[in-house]
Amino acid sequence: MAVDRLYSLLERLGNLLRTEERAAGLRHGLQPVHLQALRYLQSCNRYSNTPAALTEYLGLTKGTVSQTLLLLEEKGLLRKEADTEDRRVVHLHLTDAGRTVLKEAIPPALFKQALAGLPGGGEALEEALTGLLRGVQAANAQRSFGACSTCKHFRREGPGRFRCGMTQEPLSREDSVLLCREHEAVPPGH
Amino acid sequence: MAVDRLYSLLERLGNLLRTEERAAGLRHGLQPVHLQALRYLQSCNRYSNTPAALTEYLGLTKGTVSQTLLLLEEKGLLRKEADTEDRRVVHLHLTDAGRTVLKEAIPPALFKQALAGLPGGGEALEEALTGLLRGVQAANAQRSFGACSTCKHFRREGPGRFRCGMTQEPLSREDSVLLCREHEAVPPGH
DNA sequence: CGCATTTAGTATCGAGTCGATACTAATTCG
DNA sequence: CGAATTAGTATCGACTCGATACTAAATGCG
Repeated sequence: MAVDRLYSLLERLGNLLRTEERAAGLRHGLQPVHLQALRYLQSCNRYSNTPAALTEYLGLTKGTVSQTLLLLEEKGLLRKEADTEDRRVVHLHLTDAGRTVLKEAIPPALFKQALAGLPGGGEALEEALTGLLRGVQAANAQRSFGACSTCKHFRREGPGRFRCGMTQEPLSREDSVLLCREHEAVPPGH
Repeated sequence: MAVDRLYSLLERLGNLLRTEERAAGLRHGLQPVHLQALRYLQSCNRYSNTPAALTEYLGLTKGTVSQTLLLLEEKGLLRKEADTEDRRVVHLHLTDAGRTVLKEAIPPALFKQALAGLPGGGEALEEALTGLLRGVQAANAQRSFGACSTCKHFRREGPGRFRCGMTQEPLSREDSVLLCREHEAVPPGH
């Protein structure tokens, strides 16, 4: 049955990818999940750099993520900052050391190589996976973490000038490509 | 960059899948890797039901897999059998209890649901993922674990009668769909 | 043949993940 | 104002995983 084959494929690719990542993080003393957390923090926007958002992104429990963050903070790869509005909330920022580690440890060389042999540079694959992820998230009542500019709250106000229709805050061109926790896809037919 | 997005997608899907699997195995006291091992043993052929083959399939070290197998044996989900030819080799067989657990714990309900919403039933996705896996394996000097009937050593001898050109053993129709450790893809253009 | 090498597998150890449970503090809701 | 919710932390135990070291069987090479 096709579903079972697909399941196996994704599972195996996930395993191999994690094994790769384990090796990549080894000389920094980092586990796969640590690199994943750092990468998320690198690519999320200022509404989404919190433990809660990361928890949902990774699909783990908040206790588990709290531990992970503790370790990354001890290693000096990230820094915590209290929110000024809501004093329960903590914002996570990569330190220079964190960014350096990411640059060194992330390039999935083996993976890039495999991708190069794919027809069309993997465009079709990306599209299909995006759809699948969306489906899994919908079935799981999870957030999508899409890029800001693809959100239904995204407003264009001029060349390089944007605004979030939800928070009313202005957004730069750089902001617009970051992942947002509050992201909601534009409904089909727009 | 497209490679980075693809990497993230696969990583996230892998995470969510593992979280699902963790929940599924919970009431049997099984971890994701245990279910993966059982599933492999269910779908591999008689040349490939060994610790070494499983080790390569999962991409772990042989020590780690040895431990996993010990646990599964203690739980009565599989049974070890010495090879009669090569006395170093052990063959792994699912017990009835093992098969029962698989039937109960595997159905990735959430996943099937997500897949149903995919255009074309995921045919395109399966093809693309297969290609990617092949690429990763090639880059890693790993075996492919394809179905027997798609191997270059597979010989048709009549309706429902086949033979492995490597071991010269006859193969049944059931054999021909199982995963083989010695699998080698038919070179393109055949 | 006979000794080195390779291969299959196991044993043991320590670092670390992860979920579960229980907790605090701040916010929101009625 | 008080109850419920939300963000986050602390602690614990079961378990994974790689590293290292080991045994036993098979193979290869002089």
